This record gives sequence, C-alpha cells and structure tokens, in this order.
Amino acid sequence: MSAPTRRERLRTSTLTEIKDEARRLLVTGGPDAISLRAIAREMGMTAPAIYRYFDSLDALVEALAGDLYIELSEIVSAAKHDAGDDPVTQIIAMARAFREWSVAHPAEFALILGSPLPGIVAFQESCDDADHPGVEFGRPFMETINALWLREQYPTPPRSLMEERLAAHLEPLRSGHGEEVPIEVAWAFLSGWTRLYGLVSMEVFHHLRWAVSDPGALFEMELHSYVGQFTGRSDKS
Amino acid sequence: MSAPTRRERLRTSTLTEIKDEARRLLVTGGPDAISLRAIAREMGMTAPAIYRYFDSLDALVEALAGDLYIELSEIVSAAKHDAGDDPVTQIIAMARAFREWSVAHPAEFALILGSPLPGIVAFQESCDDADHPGVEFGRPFMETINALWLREQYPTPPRSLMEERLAAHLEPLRSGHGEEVPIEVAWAFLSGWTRLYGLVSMEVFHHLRWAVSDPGALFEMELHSYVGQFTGRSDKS
DNA sequence: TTGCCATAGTTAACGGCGTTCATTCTCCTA
DNA sequence: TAGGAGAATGAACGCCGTTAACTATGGCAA
Repeated sequence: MSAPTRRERLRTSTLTEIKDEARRLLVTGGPDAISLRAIAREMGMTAPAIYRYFDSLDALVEALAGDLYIELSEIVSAAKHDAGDDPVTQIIAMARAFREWSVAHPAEFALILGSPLPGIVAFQESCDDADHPGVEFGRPFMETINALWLREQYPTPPRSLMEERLAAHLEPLRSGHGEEVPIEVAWAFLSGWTRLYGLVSMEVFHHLRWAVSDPGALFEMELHSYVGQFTGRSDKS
Repeated sequence: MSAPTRRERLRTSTLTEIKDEARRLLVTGGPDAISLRAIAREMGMTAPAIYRYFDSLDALVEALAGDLYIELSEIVSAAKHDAGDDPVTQIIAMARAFREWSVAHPAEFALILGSPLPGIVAFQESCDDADHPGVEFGRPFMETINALWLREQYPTPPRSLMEERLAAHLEPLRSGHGEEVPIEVAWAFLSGWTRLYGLVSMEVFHHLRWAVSDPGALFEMELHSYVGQFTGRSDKS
C-alpha cells in the first residue's frame, strides 16, 4: 500500500496544485473567478490539460468544496477537543471556532455553506449517504448536545408536541447519527445549528451591516443566550 | 407630473420586459444564467441594445435585486396587516409569509439574501442610507417586536450585559429605526431575525436535507419556540 | 411642412470562457 | 529496446460582456 510510484506522486502533486490555485482564485475573485484557463495560465499549462485531472470545472469546484468541508470539520473538532470535558464549554468553543473560520474565509464559506451554485447542486443532492461531509461536520455538535442531555434535561418544546409534529420527519438525521438519539437532542441540535448558521452567514454575507457595526458582539450575546438554555440560568434582567 | 410621453411609456415597458426576462432566466437557470445575450435573444433584440437601459449586466442584476426586495417587503407587510392586532399573531404571520415566499422563490431568495455575488456587493455596501431596502424590510418586524415590548417585557439577556457589550455597536440600527428603541427590542429583533433567516435559508439552500425530510415541520417548531419566549409559556415538557 | 437631432437599435469586433478533438511528446514497462 | 499508456498541446466551436461605429426613426422646433 505504501511506495507510490513516481507517476502517482506527480499526479497527486499536480492535483493539489490545481485545487490550491482554484482556491486562490476563489478567495481573490469570488466563485465565478475560478476558471480552468486562469488556473492553467497560473500553472504554466493550457486549459485542456486539466481535463486529465477533473471531468469538468464543476467537478473541480465540487472537489474543492469537499476539501473545505473537511478542513472546517477538523477545525471544529479540534476546538472541541481542546475545550476540556464540559459539554457547555465545548459548545462555546465549537461555535466560536466555526465563526472564526467563516469570518476569516468568507469565500470558502460561501462556496460550501452559501447559496448552492447550479454546479454544486449535485454535491448537495448526494447528502443521502451517511458519510457525507455534512453529516460528519454535524457530528461533534450532535454528540456534545447529546452528552449534555444525558447530564441534565434542558428545556425544550413539549415532548408530546415534538413527537407529534417533528418525529416523523427526522429519519434522515437519525439514520446518520443512530436511531437512539432522543427527540429533545435532535431538536436542540437543529435549533442551535440553524441559529449559529443564520448569525454567522448573515455576518459573512454582510447582511447585518445595516444594523450592527460589530457582529462579534451580537454573536457573543446570542451564544450567551443559547448556552443559557442549557445552564438553566434565568434570562430575566 | 402625469401624462408620460409616448417615448417614456415605450422605454419603461422595455425596461420592465428586460427585468422580467432576466428574472425568468434567474429562475430557470440560476444567477449565472442571466446574460444580456440570452435576454436580448428572447426579446428579439441584440445584446448591445440593452446598454441603452442598463450600464452593465451587474447594474441590471442590481436593479432586479432591488425589485425583489420590494416585492418581499410588501408581502411581509401585507401578511402583518392581514393578521389582526395581536403582535404575536403578527409575528407568526410575517415569519410564515417570509418562509413561504422564500421557499416558492428560491432563486430570487438566493439573489437578494444569499451569498453576495461579486457584482451585487456594491448593492450591499450601500446599506448605509436609512431608506435602503434592507432597513425597510426589517421595519415591520421591528415595530411589532417593539409593540410587544410595550405590552409586556419578555425575557432577554440581562440589560446590564447588553448595555455593556452590545449597545455600542447598534448605532446603524438605531439611526435607521429611531434612537429610542430599547436595547431589549433591538436584541429580540436581531435574535429573531437571524434565527428566521438561518432556518429559512438552510431550507432554501437544501442544507437541511441530510437531517430533516420536512423542513416545514421544523420551521413550525422553531416558530413555536421563538414565540413562546414572548407569551411566557413554559417550554418544559 | 420641413429639417434636425436625440433616441433606439444594428453589425462587427475583441478578449475571455468551457469543452472537444486530433495530435505530439515522454516516461514506464514488458 | 519497442510499444503503449499517460500527459500535454494547439486549433476550433459556441457561448459570454463590452465597445465602437453606424443606421434608422419618431417627435419637436422653425
């Protein structure tokens, strides 16, 4: 399994060089700036040569998106790992790591978590399989919120209501994370993830400029409010 | 001020035909499918003729985005108006109207509320002026949450904490909606809006497919949870 | 009524793009 | 050492935004 041949080494090296150049173009000029000709030009090649490595421009962008998903997942997981054993501390660390990466890499964030480009739609569609990057990315959040639930049962909407209205539509999540996840955990995870995503993506996409001059302050306030739900501390002033 | 000349009538008619065709292309083929040549082809014209009406493709897309913002704002305002006098009912109606329009018009949603395309960035930048579509869009939400606050003081993070950490960064919002808005209202508005946006945009962008088969059920559950914060009903199961 | 001119529209062209095809070169292997 | 697989090339096609020069035309003033 070791000893990659010289050809293989050259091939993977070219492959990553193409993706690196694509990312550079993404960062400097937005998603539409990623072009085979520009990549090839920058690499001292001609555009058709790239077809030896990717079936199309869309396939290249899709591969790049997969890499970025993994990069972000690893950063979030590392933040959790470095945060000690307390689930609440872990959630705070993961949320902050997610925001920091997103704000530092707006173009990358837009590619994997923004409006799906027509070419990236197929990538989204393939979310059915359990080892899709999206499921993998959500896992540490889910596990932490589950650990928290085992420790103390934080408030949620009434269980009866969730069982009646929500339970039937959670089979994709449960098939990816195990059938045994309590519905309160599923809800808390989805609720928290959508809040985190909404806040961060609005900041990254500049949809908050008209309201807030320092989105980081709003983020910390929201994080405080969200975590308060778990610590049981009253929010009354 | 009335009596537009014949020339003017023809001009505005062509202008809206161009934007209509651009929207049709947006819906059928995504943002990148909007092309001057395709629009002109469909209209029985040649592409350079469009430059009599718009300075560039970007300017056209920007104008279309402005129209869509107004369309969405009017729909949300109408929903509030039709919802009677109770602020809580109004909030529910506005949130549902927002989601329904977004789900029914994913391409339009992506254009105005998704990742900012390089060309649309200038549109976002101009959010400083108080009559920007974004401020106008947020107004009915803000007013309703304010009315609610006057009726009963719902729970928020501690006022002292918000004054210390958040107040200094809210001047853009306050300059658009009046200085007198209490910080609790500003927080409740921003918190609610980011939650609504996060949930809806994840649904529209198919970022929830891996977890939930019917995002509408999750939406109603979240709405229930968010509104519960105002009605003071306990969320314990 | 005549003449003019702003307005709307055209054609041609430039450079950039993804993609395909036929071709060439080069390195590894049998 | 001969051959074949893999890597890269150049030319071409049909898109695209944009510019420039040119033409037709409708409305208004003399």
